[in-house]
Amino acid sequence: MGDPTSIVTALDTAGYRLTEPRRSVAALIADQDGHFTAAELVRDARVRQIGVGRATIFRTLEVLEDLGAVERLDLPNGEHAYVGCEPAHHHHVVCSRCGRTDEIDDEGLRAIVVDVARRTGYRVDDHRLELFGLCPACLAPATTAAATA
Amino acid sequence: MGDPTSIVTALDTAGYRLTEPRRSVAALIADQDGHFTAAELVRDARVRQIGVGRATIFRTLEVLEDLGAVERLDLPNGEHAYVGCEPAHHHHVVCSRCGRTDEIDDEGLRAIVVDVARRTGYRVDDHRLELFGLCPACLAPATTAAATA
DNA sequence: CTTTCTCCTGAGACTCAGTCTCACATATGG
DNA sequence: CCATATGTGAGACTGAGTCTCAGGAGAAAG
Repeated sequence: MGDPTSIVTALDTAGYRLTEPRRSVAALIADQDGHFTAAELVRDARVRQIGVGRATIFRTLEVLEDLGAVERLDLPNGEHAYVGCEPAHHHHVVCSRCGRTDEIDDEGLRAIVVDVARRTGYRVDDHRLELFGLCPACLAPATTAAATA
Repeated sequence: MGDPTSIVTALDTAGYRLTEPRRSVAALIADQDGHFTAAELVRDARVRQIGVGRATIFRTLEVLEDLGAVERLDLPNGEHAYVGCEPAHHHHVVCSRCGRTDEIDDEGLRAIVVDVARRTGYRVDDHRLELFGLCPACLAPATTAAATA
């Protein structure tokens, strides 16, 4: 059970109204492990009998993405997922098995961006970096199994 | 008007049948400037009176993506676009205005991936890097306008 | 506490991408 | 030329995400 406070605070300081449905969505997000999709929040809300409309969930996610309280990932299979995150850091490693995500800083990447801009002549305004693989927890049994096999 | 040969050849050497609809899709792709969506190919096909079904366009794109003859991008707005590209290179700079894309090599990125793997304990299997901005051509008038203003 | 005004919400229709099915067509090897 | 696996088209279907609009509820002021 995570803590929805930071999300609620983010909404508050940005001047958004702290409504009941928004608090509910914040709570739903705080309870997610790893990444989650809008559809998963909708399902969770229904299961837990939390009365919050589908449209509201989409709208709230949109607002939270603008605020940087949540980031949208494009999974390799084309799904759009979200991760709760600190504003500022903007890249993630994603576990393909359990969905866990960790933030990574972009030191080093900045240099690449500058270098690409110089070589191609583009002005680079934005970038996206996503790494996919297996997290340490999912990796452990895999290695064991491989060793056994 | 681009050259669909490389796409057709890719299909052939991979053992796929060279059917009329597939040649048509290859031609449609070769004629695209910058990135394009499945929907755009469908529209172009209709405009140019090329009889190729919607399902076939999606299926062919899927095959071509597997072959690496085309790569799928996730644009910032959530759209799925494609770019024709050489197999092997796997990252792009995308112009937000005209859709032009250029390939970039990932030297430097490899080091980042290794570094992240070491620090987080993940085994990183796959990664995606996309840069967005303005290409030199779109940049020129913008700078001029800015200077004038 | 009440008012008031604006912002937010929910239901459900709607749009659009992408997938699936299945009868029919056709490229290819022999 | 034939046989057959592979590919195709039409259109139904699914599911994500958006939009509309009447009604509801925060927040600030009185």
